[in-house]
Amino acid sequence: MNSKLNLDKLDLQIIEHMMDDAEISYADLGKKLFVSGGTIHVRIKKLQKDGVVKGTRLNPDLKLLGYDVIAFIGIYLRESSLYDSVAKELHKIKEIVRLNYTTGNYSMFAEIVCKDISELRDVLHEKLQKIKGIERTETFISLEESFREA
Amino acid sequence: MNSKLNLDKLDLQIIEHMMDDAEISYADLGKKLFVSGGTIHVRIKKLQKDGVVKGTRLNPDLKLLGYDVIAFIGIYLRESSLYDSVAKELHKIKEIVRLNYTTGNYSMFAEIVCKDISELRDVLHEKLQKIKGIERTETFISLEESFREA
DNA sequence: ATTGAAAGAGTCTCAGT
DNA sequence: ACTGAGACTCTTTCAAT
Repeated sequence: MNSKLNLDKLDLQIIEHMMDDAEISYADLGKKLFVSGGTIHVRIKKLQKDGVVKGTRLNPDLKLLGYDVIAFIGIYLRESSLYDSVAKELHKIKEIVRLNYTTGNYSMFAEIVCKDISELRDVLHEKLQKIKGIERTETFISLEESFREA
Repeated sequence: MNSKLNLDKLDLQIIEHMMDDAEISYADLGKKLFVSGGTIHVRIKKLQKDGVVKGTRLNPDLKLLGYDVIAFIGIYLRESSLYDSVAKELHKIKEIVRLNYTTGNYSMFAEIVCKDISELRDVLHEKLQKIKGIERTETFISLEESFREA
């Protein structure tokens, strides 16, 4: 079941391959999948038009860039109705790269990327704790990223 | 401080831009940044050689693909020395797309992407709970992804 | 280091199947 | 729908600065 989209095996193979490496040429990808480069091209155009493919992104090594600290933050809200306004405030903090509204202990779940621990502490103290509606946070600092595929 | 790398403003501008959109041509990116396409090319080659740029990835709309369920899993280990062997087992589960070794409550922190809730439950029950060394898990299902930049 | 131009490679279009 | 080939655009190299 692919929602309302009719994606066949070839579409999915193209997506799967290019999720890892979007630099491969259509001709080469065609060879791997036993179709012509032209067909790959047509399929990718269709996937873009349908919105399944939203573009390609550079995959940088954040550690080498000096962004050593990844942390996850579980956030407790005073009331869950505050979600939208808090989300808006969190979006303004550039170190926060991701935010999900979740079931379970926490009301929301954020990911933050900082240059170092002192910057992390600054963001938590100076910016995050001052947002109205946030009751409490729990921080999980990543000591090592074992793997990442998405 | 950019580790041992000497990245100047232009390098960082290129990375910043291409993190959002890796499809732009060198000529066009050069125009935006007021240098020639050739210079963009040279810089990107250097960034690749240095390992700062690890390639490009397709950015698919997982929801449209029928992968509606994102969840985060906090994992308690029986002993933290089991990290490596458990990480290896978790890597074999294709639904688990990310794994971090963290400070705080949990020993490790995983992200999982599934087609639906029943698949999520299957993975948790049939695969995850059977891994030796995992004592307990806590799951946070994402009801909404507010934003994502990394 | 950056530029601009030429050579090489890839994308895109389309007529034919 | 898929193919293959031609037109077009982009990447890559390089001599000059």
